[in-house]
Amino acid sequence: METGAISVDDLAGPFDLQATVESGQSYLWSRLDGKMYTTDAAHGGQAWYETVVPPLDGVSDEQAVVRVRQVDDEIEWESTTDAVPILTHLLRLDDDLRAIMADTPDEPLIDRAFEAYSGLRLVRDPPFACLISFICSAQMRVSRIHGMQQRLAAEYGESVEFDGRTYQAFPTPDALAARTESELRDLSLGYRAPYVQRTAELVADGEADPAAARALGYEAAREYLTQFVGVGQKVADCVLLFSLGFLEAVPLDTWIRTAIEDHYPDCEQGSYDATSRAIRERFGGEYAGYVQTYVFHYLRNGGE
DNA sequence: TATCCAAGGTAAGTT
DNA sequence: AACTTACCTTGGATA
Repeated sequence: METGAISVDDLAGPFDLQATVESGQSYLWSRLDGKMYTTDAAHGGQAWYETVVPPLDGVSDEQAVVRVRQVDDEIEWESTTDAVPILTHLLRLDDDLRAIMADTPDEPLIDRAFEAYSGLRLVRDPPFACLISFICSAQMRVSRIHGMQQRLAAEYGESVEFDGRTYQAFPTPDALAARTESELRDLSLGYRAPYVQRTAELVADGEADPAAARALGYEAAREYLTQFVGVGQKVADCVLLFSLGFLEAVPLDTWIRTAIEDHYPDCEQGSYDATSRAIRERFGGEYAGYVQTYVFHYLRNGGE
């Protein structure tokens, strides 16, 4: 086992591990005390989180198990390998969050959200797992989306040994493509089961690859992702923002639509496309997705 | 204890 | 192209 620590002082701007990992962007981490999403008590606390990471383009050649916690300004980690480049990638520790916040429109709702969850960063989830997670997210509560991903890994993920325990990686496209709708329904995926199976099949057969959207412009990339089954514009935006690094993407979910209704009524333009353009502009353009994530997390936790 | 409701939407069928 | 409707499941609210 390798261990180490990253100091928040060495980052450009603040960092809050719990806010980042439990803000409904990524469903691929689990908290060792099992209290994911159940309490805000560990805010600023010291819970350990862990995940199995597939090889990442330009970052790591092999699968790794990573465990991490934050104690004040120290980000402590334990892993099968050097976790610094992996954590930097997954948790966007390379973002200049100070500059991003400074670039953000000066408005009451946005200011309150940034203040409440200072240190919340976007994530870079592995593309396939992110795609499947957000297909599962339709009409579903955050804690249950997480449970679905846990069950998929437990049932169909490859086993990895680390620190005397057995972990399960997120299933490969092949592994999910080989399942039947009925098997996936047994994991309580509901009507999402065939979407997951058919999307996995598209990826496994090489007909399409979510990571390929990186090469396209924002709106073309969003259109590209909607070819996957169960992926409309909202889920496509989530994959662009939480995996593929399109920081201007603003997923129009129920919370953001409420925010538009209550705080930015002139941005409601009827269609997803037009409303998306309006709110992206209102949220500052280039980093609009950062603003979206703060506002989403803030409203979901009871802010107004 | 029983019933109802809504949850980070999408696909398929109508107008 | 815009508008309706069906869709699995279940924790939490309401009666």
